[in-house]
Amino acid sequence: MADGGTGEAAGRVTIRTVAADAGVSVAAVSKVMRNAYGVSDALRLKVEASIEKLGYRPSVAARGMRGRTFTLGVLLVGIDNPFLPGIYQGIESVTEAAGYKIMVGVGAARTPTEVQLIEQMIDNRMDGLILVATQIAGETLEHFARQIPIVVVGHHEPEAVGYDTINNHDQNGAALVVQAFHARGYTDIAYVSQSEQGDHLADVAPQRELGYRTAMEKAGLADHIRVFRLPQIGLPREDAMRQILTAKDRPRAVFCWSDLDAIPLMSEAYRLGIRVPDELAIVGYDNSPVAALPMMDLASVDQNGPLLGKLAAEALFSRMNGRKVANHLAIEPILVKRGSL
Amino acid sequence: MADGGTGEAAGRVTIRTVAADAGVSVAAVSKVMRNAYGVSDALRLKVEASIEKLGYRPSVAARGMRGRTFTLGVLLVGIDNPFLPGIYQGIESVTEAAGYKIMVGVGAARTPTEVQLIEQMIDNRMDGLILVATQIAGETLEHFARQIPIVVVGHHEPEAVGYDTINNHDQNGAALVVQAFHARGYTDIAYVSQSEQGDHLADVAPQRELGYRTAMEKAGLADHIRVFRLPQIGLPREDAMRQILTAKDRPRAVFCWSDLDAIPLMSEAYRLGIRVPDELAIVGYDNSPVAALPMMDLASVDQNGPLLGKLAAEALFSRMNGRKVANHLAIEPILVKRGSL
DNA sequence: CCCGTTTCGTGCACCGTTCTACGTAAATCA
DNA sequence: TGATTTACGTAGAACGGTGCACGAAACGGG
Repeated sequence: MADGGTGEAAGRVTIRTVAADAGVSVAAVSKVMRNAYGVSDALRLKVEASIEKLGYRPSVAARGMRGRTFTLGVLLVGIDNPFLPGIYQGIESVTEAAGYKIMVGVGAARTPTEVQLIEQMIDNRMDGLILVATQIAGETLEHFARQIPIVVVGHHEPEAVGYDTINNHDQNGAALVVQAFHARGYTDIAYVSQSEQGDHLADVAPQRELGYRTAMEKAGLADHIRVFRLPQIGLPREDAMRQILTAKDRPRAVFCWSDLDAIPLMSEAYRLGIRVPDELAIVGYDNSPVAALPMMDLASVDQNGPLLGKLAAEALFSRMNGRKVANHLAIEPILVKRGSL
Repeated sequence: MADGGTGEAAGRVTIRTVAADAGVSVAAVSKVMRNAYGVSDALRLKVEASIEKLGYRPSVAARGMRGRTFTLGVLLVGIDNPFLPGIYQGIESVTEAAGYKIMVGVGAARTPTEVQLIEQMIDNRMDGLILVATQIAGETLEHFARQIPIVVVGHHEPEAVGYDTINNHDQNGAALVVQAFHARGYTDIAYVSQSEQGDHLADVAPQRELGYRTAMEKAGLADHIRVFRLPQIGLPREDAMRQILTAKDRPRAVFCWSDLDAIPLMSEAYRLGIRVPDELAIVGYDNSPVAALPMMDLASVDQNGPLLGKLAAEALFSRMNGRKVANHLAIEPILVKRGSL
């Protein structure tokens, strides 16, 4: 039946199989696949029939050696970060409509791993890259950006020339929190950040810290500025948290750089019998689903992940289409007020 | 630094660039890369020096056209499922040590998407595939398994001949829950599952249901067997939950097929002022981090994701090394008892 | 009716690897 | 020393596509 013709043995159906079956040249099949110029309806029909019949799928690997792969790489910091799903979904909504596929790399928040994954994606001939919350230095990014179109999400590099950045305005997000605290009459407002280990100012935590400091000053609370730093996620952190919570001069309100820290902190407070918000007000960042649970009821800044993802994908496409000048977008986050505030 | 050397103008440094730089043949460089037989120390040193100097990295795409890519594909159901991180980490621990890279596909729990992703991975010439909690039918899997080594996690297909399956023993996990409930004196124990929409018996939810039913019968509670089905995740489900919780014959204890449902259900109970566990005992599955939060304190079955991942990766490697006979493993889950029980 | 344009289809040279087959020089054996 | 073996290195044909350059046919205007 199908592949009877040439009596070839087993194996994969390649472009040649299709060409033989349809009685046309290999180039013709290629043209149809890419719907390139110069294909008559008759030819197209013949070829499409054969493709259908044989179930032909072009090899991405082979295709990538000369043309495009129609595959984009998305590099994620990890897999359990609450703000990733929204962004991913936003990206996907755009790329799917454009007929592009996505391959994901999971970076585990370690720079060398992330670099390897980027190289891996370049070596796999992806057509473009979206890096989400990468920790890689701007200089390194410029280096990679010379090899492949890149858009970065969740990493502030407003001077970058070789790639685009899409962010929520982290400084404004922090300011929202300070203002909301202040409006409720709190003055002793602290910021809880992750360890500075390997931090760049480009990362979101320092940006939020900057926004916090600026807003505190603007509110006339400059002398109440206090910053606590927790050990990296993965290390034991209960001690550090307990220290913050049991100190005599415990702050009246804390703004956590991420729900990733706000939630454990809130849990620790609960365990210690500290009432939220009567004794301690807490606000996080990323508006993760857990924060929205009624038992948590944690106020949090929402950065609209789906929109970020959508904008990132669109920026990537426009860059892939030849735009050379860098785009740097910042969208406005909103504060989702809940009982912890 | 690295790529300064020759100050070459154009593109990428390929195997030819290296060969020219080292003054040897292309084949020689290839041999060094694959550390194949028949390379003198002198040659190897020369070539390695050039590789280092030029910062050469072989193209995975090109390599894939003839040899191996040293890349594995991992297909995940989604990105926000609490039991994925553990599994992924387990996989990674094995593959990283073996020098293999991972590319992830995110399936969104829709069969056509998943099929496309698998094809995509085959087309990208991955060396093997691990499918986590796929919904694809066994028959289709056998079809793909003829093209590429496959290991499936979180999907029961004990009769499969072309691929391996690695699972926790979902039926036993369910039995643990029923026994624990019963030991506390509860008899009116219900099971809450997801919609049967597109379900196979191979999926975990029906397996857990089976385990639940069997254990209920064994405990002499056959006439207390009750199964509720919630709408798919993504659809509005509050109504359905409220219906369960406010019914006159509300069960005394519920076992949820996943924390993904147990947590919202518990939240809804909280909102309705139903005390857990005094009025309603709840146990979930997957022991997600949220369940462990002191405010939630949700008992849950732990299936040891890291171990599952590790076993899956090991099975895949042994299969890639030529094993033909299928392996089907089931590890024993444990019940993590917490306040909700 | 002739000749310049289009339109359509094909041949073929890539892309960056792997890997088989082969040539040659050195080492071993009888 | 001549005949084998062994070790090393290389040419060149894949692999499965893309896309340029080209030729043939169809078209159309003067």
